[in-house]
Amino acid sequence: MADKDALSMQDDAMRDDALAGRRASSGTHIGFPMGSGAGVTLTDVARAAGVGESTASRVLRSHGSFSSKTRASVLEAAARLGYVPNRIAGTLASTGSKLVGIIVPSLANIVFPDLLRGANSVLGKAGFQSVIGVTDYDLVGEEALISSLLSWRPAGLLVAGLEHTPRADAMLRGAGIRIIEMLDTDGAGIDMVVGFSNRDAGRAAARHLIARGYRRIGYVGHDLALDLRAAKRFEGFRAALAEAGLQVAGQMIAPVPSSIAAGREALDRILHETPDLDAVYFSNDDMAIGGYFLCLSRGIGIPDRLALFGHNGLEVARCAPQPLSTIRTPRVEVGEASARLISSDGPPSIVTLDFELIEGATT
Amino acid sequence: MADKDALSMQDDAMRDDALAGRRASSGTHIGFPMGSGAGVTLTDVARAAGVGESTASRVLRSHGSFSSKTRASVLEAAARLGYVPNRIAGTLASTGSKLVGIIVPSLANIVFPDLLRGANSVLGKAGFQSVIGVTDYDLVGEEALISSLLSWRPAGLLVAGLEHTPRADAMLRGAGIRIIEMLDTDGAGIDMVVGFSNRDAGRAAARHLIARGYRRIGYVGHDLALDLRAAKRFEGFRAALAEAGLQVAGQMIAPVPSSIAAGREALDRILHETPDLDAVYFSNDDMAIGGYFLCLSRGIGIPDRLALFGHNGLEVARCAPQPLSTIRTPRVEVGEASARLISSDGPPSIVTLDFELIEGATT
DNA sequence: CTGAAAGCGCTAACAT
DNA sequence: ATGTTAGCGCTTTCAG
Repeated sequence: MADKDALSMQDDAMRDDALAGRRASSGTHIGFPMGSGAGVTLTDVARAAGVGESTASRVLRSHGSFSSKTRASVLEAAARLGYVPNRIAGTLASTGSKLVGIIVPSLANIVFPDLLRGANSVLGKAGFQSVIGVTDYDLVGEEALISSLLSWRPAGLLVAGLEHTPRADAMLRGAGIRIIEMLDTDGAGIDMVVGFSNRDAGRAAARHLIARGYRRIGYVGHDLALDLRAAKRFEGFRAALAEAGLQVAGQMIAPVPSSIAAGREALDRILHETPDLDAVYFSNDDMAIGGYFLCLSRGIGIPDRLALFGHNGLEVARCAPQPLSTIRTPRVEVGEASARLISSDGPPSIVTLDFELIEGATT
Repeated sequence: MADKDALSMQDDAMRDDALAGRRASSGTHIGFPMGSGAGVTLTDVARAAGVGESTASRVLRSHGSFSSKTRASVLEAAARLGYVPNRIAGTLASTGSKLVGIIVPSLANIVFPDLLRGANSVLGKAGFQSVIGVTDYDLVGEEALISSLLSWRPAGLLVAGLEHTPRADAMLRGAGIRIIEMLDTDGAGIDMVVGFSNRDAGRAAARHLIARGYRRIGYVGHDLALDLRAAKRFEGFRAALAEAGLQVAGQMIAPVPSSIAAGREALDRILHETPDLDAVYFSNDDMAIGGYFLCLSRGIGIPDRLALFGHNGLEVARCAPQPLSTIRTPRVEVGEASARLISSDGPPSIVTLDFELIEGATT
């Protein structure tokens, strides 16, 4: 690979002017074309600056003491040679790495990019790099990812959800680093837990619908075997209905990941099966927006003929002509708070961030 | 850090049963609690299996030759000790790493998670880990990220866009690794380029509107100084209008990132300033959906009174009661194709993936 | 304030 | 088929 790259890079170098001042090379590294700063090592910089390696290292990390004179010459040499530190070597030599692993089930649902966004912004400011892994909602895949990420010796690991395979659980416990489980507080955590109770969110949704006077309430969801948090919401939802002497008047579960199209189709089907529903609780806003679009298309009056309730508080739900009644979840905040915990000491703990019920125009 | 972690992990170990079989420790590594597999090294495994380090290494990577007998004992020892390979050390010792850097401007717009998703799925299958960086549409931030990612000695770098600061450009050229610039083919690339022409997409949108008979065409966009690709679309759009002897009949540019709310508000304002528009081209689907929602709220007839055209082909746009006329961009495919190029040899080249104009119900 | 030297854990020749 | 031996590039004592 290196040689091939060198080849293609040489082409690039030909049409390049910006490199003029950086042609120096250590000469001890084959496989890199002239003009590449990638082969320059700390030793090269130290030599060029006429100082020892350790001094150069101290200067470059502004750690320890050195004269401003040496400082200048080291910095100059580094700049002139186009030195790029090798954090792989640095990490191996020192104790801890500046890598943080983040594992999410999916990137197709904006919820997880939001989570990543929050985490990454805080991590970046603290000098960490995020290494991501996507499980596709597969716990076995998660196990493989955990082991793979752990092999990079990250400073910590952020994982969505509390459920893991036994082996994954053991690896996380034995890793010797901070583990943050996110977005769910309904269950036991391994180390730190940051999120909210999905069960409570489902409960809140049910209570809201009941308070509004709805009694023939249906549920439209997506694959619950995969999305465990959606399953917990549904569970809380049914529990609250039961407390009010009610039960789900009909349900339709699309055996696919959540999507607008799936929500639209599932609502269509449940309305065929159970035409007299007066309200529907959706597994999330994507599904709910699909339902909303169906109602718009069919001229089904909202909320008089049918009420809709979602989950997440996505922008599209809040900006719709009739803002969707839903629950805003603190996704970005969970990411941020989780990232902050990476560098914390202290015992395992649970951080609960509140969700907020949004009374839209669809209930 | 390590000590604090060790401390908190000890708490965990206490409430842990799954680790029972993995309590062995090398004993040579302080800072890790008993029961942690994180301190076990290849040396430990080799010793426990009664073989040399290199033999253990060969077995664990199934590379080279060894008897099935040694294989078994090494694997057994590794499993028993809870060995987790240290890829940091492995990377330093071998030539190339299995990390790939991916730099995107944002995670707030689903376009980039889509890109990441495509790239990550291909990279994962090839044994690579994605290290991500988010620039927040800031070229200087991108420069910092590039240098930071390069310090992890990635096998390659995927970057969104062709525009970089001079220093960033120089670093990319000198990196000696495969550089893939994504989502834009309107300009010169550094190494590999994978994407489509945003200028052509803008052109196609204009031609479509003209062919449909619209003549008073406005533009509603978001911060173009930041979103260079949206700017190129607008440029192509105006060029095509000009070729037809037309020009933009009004424009409204929200000085913020694109969003549904921004699109809604911007359309509202442009309709005040220029009430006689018969069509509007939006900088992307998020903005366009905002416009669509405004029309729905206001009872503005679509497409008779006003036609709407977006860009990206998001699900929400395609599933709306009136599917939005837009251009579907191959975001996931760009990510996939880009990831495949990481391991390719061959000279710098450009891969163009086609976009597709979707004739919805809003034009 | 600075330099020399000893590794970090692993891979990759090179022997055997 | 397996063991021995150098490093990879950097950080970190430990002397001076």
